[in-house]
Amino acid sequence: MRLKPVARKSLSDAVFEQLSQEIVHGRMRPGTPLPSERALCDVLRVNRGAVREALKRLSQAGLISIQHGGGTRVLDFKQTASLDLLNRLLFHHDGTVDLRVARSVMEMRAAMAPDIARLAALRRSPGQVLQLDEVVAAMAAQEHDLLALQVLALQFWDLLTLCSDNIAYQLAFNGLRHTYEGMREALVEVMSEELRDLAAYRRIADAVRRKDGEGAGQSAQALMQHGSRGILQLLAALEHPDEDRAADGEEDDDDEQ
Amino acid sequence: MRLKPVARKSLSDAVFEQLSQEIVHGRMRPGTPLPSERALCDVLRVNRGAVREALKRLSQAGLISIQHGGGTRVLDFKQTASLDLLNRLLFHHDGTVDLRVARSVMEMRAAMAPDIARLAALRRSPGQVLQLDEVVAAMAAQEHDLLALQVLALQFWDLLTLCSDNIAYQLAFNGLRHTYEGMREALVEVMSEELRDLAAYRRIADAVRRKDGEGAGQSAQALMQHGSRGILQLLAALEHPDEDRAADGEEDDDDEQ
DNA sequence: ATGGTCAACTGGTCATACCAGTTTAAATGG
DNA sequence: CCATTTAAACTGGTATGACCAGTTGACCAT
Repeated sequence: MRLKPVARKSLSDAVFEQLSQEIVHGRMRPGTPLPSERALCDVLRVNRGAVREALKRLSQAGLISIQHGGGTRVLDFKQTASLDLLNRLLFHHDGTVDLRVARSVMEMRAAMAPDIARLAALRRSPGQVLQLDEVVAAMAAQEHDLLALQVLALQFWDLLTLCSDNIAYQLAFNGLRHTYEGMREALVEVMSEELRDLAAYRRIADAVRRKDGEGAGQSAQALMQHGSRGILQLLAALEHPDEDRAADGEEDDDDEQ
Repeated sequence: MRLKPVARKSLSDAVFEQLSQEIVHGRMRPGTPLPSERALCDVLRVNRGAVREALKRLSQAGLISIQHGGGTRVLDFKQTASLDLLNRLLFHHDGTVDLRVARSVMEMRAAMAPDIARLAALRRSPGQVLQLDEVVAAMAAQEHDLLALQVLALQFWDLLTLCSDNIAYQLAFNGLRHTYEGMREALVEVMSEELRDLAAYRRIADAVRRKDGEGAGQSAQALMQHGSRGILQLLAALEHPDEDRAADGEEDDDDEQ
């Protein structure tokens, strides 16, 4: 019997949640004016402070634009939002994972990881090498527990990103990690091959030890390919449920904008 | 006579600004408890609503942790914040650009751009190819106006990111663009070589047209190297103001944080 | 056509309650 | 004396009603 901490959300959180869902995969196109704060209070049955807190957060997230005296309008989040939004985009209304978003995350991860490893090798401190070794050793010890491996792998990359001494990577990694953790359990299967490739993690750690940027980058790239391949197969399976179809004609339904 | 829209910030914006600056490069270490909301009202001389709006935003940005009944404490933003924060990290108190942050942005850009170009080549629609051509043509027309080129280059990458059909890249690009625009004028010199390399932009566009992912990626990588080299030179120049010094020993003045 | 005025919006600020959790320390029982 | 219970005294969360401050558009005078 596993119990989880009960989710406790404030009113403004609920309002934020509702409005952001409505905007992100709702019928509110960019430019659409939101109801006035007082009207929202009326509809949502909450006080104006809660509405204002939520609106301020939506504004910060790049989902709406607020103008004193003017009004509040929906923005095109694909042009104004930032990585934080991935969490909300990852799931459909019904709770299923949006595999296009998942693929996006895996692709970005695959592009960043080699450079992170490369920089880490060039800039790591002696102490950080030891920490990396510890994580790799822990992974070797838990070789058969996939969920434990997942946590350790995240720790490994967290550490490596720290070594890279690149604040942009660190912040981007935080965002990706949040998203990844949202679909962690769902991806255990897809990632299993990557997680089990302990030798690859060790190769990266070794390359970092000898300050071999190129080697670290190449090892990281090779490691990433496992997960990427998994996601691609999963996508292909869902898009072409019938295995035999080999149609490769591209659709031209993309002149909508 | 060039006039800009007057900056108009609300109280909660001001509070958010002040607190985030204090946290990001202030003396508030992670774990430090913030004053209570009522105490903040007293110190900042504003009403509680404004304080709460600011605190909610800080919480969303990953800078603080709010607990009902408990208190509000400072988080380690390097582990919890996301790319949005780059804007605030980019400038020191005195308004000068933090070149370490700038270098981070350039590095991340250099890692992402080739993959964006590669994916764009694989997934672009016919219409998008034409749009890319238009931007390149516009760049050719404004060949000698660096600021115009900068705007067009951003447009080029915006378009390319759209072609890549990768929502994570799009969102990350939004964040990076905000940061980049913050230091755009300061970087005109550093980027001039890259901006003038019209042939490279054209190579990318051509590769995208013939769906040559590898070619697009390689061209993008080559293009990025201009800007990266510029930033590295600038960093080296600032760290070793005396040109003749060939000392390559690394300073250890970085344990300040 | 231009600029001014006014009324009816919009969001922004304020003060004052009170509700709801958490923490602290005093009161209580052993 | 110590462990437990209890009750303030915090903390953040919600509610209300008023008023300030910009924006818009209709109307009017010039």
